Amino acid sequence: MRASQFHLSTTRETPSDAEIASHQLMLRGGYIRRLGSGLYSWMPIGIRVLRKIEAIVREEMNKAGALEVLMPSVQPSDLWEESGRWGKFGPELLRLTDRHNREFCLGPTHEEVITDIARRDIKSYKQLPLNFYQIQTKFRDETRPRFGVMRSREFIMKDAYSFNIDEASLQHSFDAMHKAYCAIFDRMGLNYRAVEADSGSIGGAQSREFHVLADSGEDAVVYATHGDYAANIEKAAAVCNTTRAQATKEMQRVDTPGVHTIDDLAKHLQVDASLCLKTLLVVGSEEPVVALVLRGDHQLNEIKVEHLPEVAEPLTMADAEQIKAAANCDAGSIGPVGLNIPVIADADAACMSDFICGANSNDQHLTGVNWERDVPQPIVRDIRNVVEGDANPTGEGTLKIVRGIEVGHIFQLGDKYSQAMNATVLDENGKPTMLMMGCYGIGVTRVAAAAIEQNNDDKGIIWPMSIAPFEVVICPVNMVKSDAVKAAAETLYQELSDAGVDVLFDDRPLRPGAMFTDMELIGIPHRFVISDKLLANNEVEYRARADSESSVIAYDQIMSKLVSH
RNA sequence: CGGGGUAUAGCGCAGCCUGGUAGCGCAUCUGCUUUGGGAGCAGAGGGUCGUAGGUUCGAAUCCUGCUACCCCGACCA
Repeated sequence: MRASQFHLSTTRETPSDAEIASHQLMLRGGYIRRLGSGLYSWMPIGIRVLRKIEAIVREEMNKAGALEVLMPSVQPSDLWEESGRWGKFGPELLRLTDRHNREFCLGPTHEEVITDIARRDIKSYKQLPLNFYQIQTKFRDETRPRFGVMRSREFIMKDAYSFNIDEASLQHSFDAMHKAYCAIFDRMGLNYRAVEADSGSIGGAQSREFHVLADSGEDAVVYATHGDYAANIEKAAAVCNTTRAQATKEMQRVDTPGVHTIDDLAKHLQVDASLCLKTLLVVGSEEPVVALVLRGDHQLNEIKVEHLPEVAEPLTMADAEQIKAAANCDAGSIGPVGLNIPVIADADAACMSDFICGANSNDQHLTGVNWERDVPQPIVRDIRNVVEGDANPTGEGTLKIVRGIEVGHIFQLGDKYSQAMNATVLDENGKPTMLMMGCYGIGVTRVAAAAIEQNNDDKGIIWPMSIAPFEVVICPVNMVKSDAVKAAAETLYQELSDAGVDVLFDDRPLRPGAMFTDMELIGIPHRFVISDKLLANNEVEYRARADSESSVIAYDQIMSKLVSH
């Protein structure tokens, strides 16, 4: 491609509404343009990146035996009524009405449509297993779109759905997708982790998220220093390897006027927050309220709590009235001693001795409290977020926490949708049996942003080769003045094009500085500079975008230079 | 949905407090010079000041409503 025939539209200034690197650089590099909140147009250079990402995804999906389909983005409401999600989904589902007053939605996902296809088309176990995928535009009316295409409302997603006769076959399809996803993200040159994840309200046996590691990531990803344990913090198991120490102090009541938080308490008594006990009251499933108990320096994991049978779903904190009724005090002074409701404690909280907690009396706390002696042994459950340094739940080592951008999610749906929508096939005995399903997504547009988050510097983007809009750029110096430079650049352009290299020839009449700055901003991985001075020795200058130094190489070394990278 | 903020040329901003014919930098266009790290000079074009109403002789500026967008939080199969 000749730059003069292309549309490059770069800006020096950073748009004021862009916060993170990928958003700023995509705008400055002319990759995307904003149309409305969470709505972006992809410009010519941007779509080249998307197409490369899609091509890799297609190849690996096809290789894994998945079959491409394309489903409508507008979906009739009756399918969603069938699955029960028309009522459940909430305002994130953008609903529309057509001229006949029939209701539709813009598809945020396609389980309903694909299940409808499957129940019409798949009759026999002999047709299984099957895996259908599509690359489609989705719409989710996010409460707060942000970070450009990272969390936009309209986005492109690859979604695949496997259909299996039983769980063993489903596990097979799941494993194949896991492998395919690793191949995809490997080929994109991304630093990522596959982690255990909560499967959300959708349920299912297994769930893995693929996270690109980047400081700006919205998720916290946990991994073990030894072994291969890795999980989303929503899911990561908190274990306690210590045992409870002997009680050494007597329980005492102390006045703590105006103390309502663990921070206040720790400061007031001049102790570490880890010696305090935090008690939270939430609405129970059978009891009106239940108490959740954590070490003062730990944080409640709402997702884990919501899964507890004792706790009402969705998770609801007790209101002031309920707290008064259960603990006879206000929030900020609650403690387990004397509470007449179920007490669920985190393992670490249950290991504490001589601890400090609320006295269930305003402006008073108890010190030197001990389980069993002063308060009955609580129910022990995992209800907290792990913290850095926690023990690895699967063995040796400790846990580390990094930020991640979720770019893929695979999980086993089981028969949730086939059950709801009556999708059955005949098994070997001629008996109808529910289809087992798996669901596998990759955020195509988000991958582009994630790749930039992970690969950029103060000059701009540094694309991994496999998803760069162009692989190589030719920068001729002062081509308008030099026929020799022009001829050499044209020849090199021709040779690289003929060799199948995705090359951009910057034939714009720009000064070298402006040209280099542009190309560094848009992030082309390889650059060859041609000038009269170099040509005299039959040389060109080469520089990889990721390198800080350039080198002068012989003209006939160009191809081998590209191959070696 | 709660809290905060912004809206003036394609982008970044000033002007508003204290009302009086809309300005700067970058970008764009023309010409000349320049050409290895965002060139210089000369000239030019481009704005219903988000929108509707009000106050006033006069509103970008003061007042009210509305809308859009951004940030923090809640939310996110």
